[in-house]
Amino acid sequence: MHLSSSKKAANQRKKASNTITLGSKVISLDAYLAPPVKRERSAARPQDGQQLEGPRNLADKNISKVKLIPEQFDQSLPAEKGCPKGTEDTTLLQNRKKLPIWQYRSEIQRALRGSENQVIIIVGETGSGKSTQVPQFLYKESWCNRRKTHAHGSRDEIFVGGTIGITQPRRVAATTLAYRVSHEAGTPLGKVGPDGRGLVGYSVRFDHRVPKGAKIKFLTEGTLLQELLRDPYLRQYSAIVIDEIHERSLDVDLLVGFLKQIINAGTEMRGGIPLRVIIMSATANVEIFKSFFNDASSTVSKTDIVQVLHIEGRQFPVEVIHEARPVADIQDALVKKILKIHMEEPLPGDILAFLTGQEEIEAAQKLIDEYATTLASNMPRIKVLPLYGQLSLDGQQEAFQPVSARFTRKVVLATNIAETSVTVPGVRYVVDCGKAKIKQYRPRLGMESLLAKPISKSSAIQRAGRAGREAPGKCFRLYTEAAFEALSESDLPEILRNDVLGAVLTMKARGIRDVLAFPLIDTPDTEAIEQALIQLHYLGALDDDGYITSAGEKMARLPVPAPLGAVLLAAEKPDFDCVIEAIDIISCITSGEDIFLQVQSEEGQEELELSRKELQRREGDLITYSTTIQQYTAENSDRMQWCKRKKINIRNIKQALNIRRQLRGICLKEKILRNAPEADPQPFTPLAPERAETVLRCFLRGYAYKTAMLAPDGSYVTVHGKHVVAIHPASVLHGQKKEAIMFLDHVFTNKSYAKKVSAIQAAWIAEALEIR
DNA sequence: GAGCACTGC
Repeated sequence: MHLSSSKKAANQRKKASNTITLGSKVISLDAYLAPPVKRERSAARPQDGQQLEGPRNLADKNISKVKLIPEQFDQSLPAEKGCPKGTEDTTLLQNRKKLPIWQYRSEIQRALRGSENQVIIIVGETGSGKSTQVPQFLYKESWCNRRKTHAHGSRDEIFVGGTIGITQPRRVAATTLAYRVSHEAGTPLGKVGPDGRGLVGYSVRFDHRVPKGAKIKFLTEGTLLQELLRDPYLRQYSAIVIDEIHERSLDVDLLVGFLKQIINAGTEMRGGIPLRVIIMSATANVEIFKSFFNDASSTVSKTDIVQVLHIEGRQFPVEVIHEARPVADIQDALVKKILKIHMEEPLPGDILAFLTGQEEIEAAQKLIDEYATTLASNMPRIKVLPLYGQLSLDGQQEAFQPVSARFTRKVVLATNIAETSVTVPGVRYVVDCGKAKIKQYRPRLGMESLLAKPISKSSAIQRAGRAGREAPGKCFRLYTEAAFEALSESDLPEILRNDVLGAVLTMKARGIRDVLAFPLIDTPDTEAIEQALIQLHYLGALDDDGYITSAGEKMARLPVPAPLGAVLLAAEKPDFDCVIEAIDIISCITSGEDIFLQVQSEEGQEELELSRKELQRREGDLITYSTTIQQYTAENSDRMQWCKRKKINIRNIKQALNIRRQLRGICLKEKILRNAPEADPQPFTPLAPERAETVLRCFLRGYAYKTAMLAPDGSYVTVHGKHVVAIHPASVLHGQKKEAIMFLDHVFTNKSYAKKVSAIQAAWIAEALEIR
């Protein structure tokens, strides 16, 4: 255990390419990835045909979203396999004790008992077991009891504490961890203990299982942010554990800001009971978090309120090999490197290559496949599998399965999805092109760009680590050691890459008057915040003095982006009266990438156009969404078949129905919707053209600034900024000339594209802009 | 004529 003071951990910088700072030590990446303690790997190794292994995988949320749905997860708990009844608990405990974090149990408990150290930072590498164990170490501590007390200046009794909240960036992590921890702690989810109370719960969108008396509650970051609206001092919690903070999601950045404010405010509003904060990171670069929270101490006490604990992980060593000189053609170098590894490295050992996008993956796959046919018969075969987000579930699944053919090496060509979101088993060789596509918002242009950029050092290390999960491995970087050195330490956090419109509304709705003074680890440009304030004012969320309006409060309670919230609020007005239609469309828009699957081949394209024809509307994408969800819900024979025929993403349209149900519920509660809509299935009746017009005019109340007019030369020029914008090929209006268009997304890739496009009239824009 | 990855009481 290493308890470092701020000074010691600070100022340590990486010295050589493969070194990393761990507390006061600077060690090489090889050592960093090497097993630090004697491990009993053999005991925890998966047996033949068993994919999941022991505690390491279970503690790790970087897991296949396909493989780890909770039920499967539970069934595959190794401790329960071939294990006589009654010894389950002991085996679970034995496995827990093997985790690196176990030996630091009492130290963690001690660190949190004192009242001075209110913030603990735990650096635990992948496989340290921090996510599953830390809450279990703490929930029996006396400070974790629920207490009856009085809020400051009030005689009313309040209850404070009793629960440890653990946030996760992803739903699947929150739910699977809850299942795992509830098992380990002896009160499986859905069962109650001897005292008739539950122990572990989780709360994510559309899915809440928090038993009465739950001491441990896993939630997504967004869910906790929503809870802050009702419970600004987080009184139900004794402690908040922020897990995976190194991912720096926008929500987590806002969360730590609110946590810092709660700490700064003292304990009066919590009846004298402090809120303990545990920050957990998988990367050692935690100085920013430390100084962020230590700043808070200046107003509370003079002592350091932050302790840092380092816990080693469980990784096999990975040898990192750089290029001697820069490569001219990355794509070519990548293919050659994969083939070289295949020729020179022994089996077993699959190859995972990181590329920037689908296009590059497909091109590389073609080249490798071509080459594979020329392999000598005594050479192992190659099976190339693509892996990217938009790939069908079946396609993704294939990349996770071991190849069935004998004497064959699997080569997975993946986007960044394989860096954190999923784990490909069997990988011992990683090829890293050094780039990734990154989305960045440009406040001045009001548009996003999606371009391939160099990755960060921490990303490169993460990619390399993918080779050392099951055995010692190798990582081939297609760039020089000097180029690695020149990379930035970590990726730009989301709050500096995204539109902060939603973040500003979140702050305003939770009582922050001066958003520029809100404590943030990284503060966006003043200009970006000002743009957001102006836009929120236009949307009616803020009044002329910058205070939140009741409409703004409603918008913050709606789980949709602010402009779409404004659309919903406009939809209830008598001149539009189209809340049901707006909800249908918004559900489709917010249900994921797109409900429409894209098809590669040209012949598939023609077939697709025919089958989708009855869904498409000349008014554009929004009314097409409306038609699609209505036809889908009207379909009561075989929805699955219907989706297959129309090439509709089943997962996303199901998600759209979930969102639709949720939005209808919230709109009823908020009185945006007066009467509950008729239950499905309803017969399909096409939206009349005049109704479609009303719906589009209503959407303009949120998107008047995202419009363009047709110029004499046939191009579209945006009303704001006068930029040329092209209708994206995925839009039903692609290639068409309309007087004016409204678009919900504006992304620069190869050029400036308008997405989710509708045909409108120029006069409507003026109408929408005159409103305020 | 084109799609990094997540996510929301």
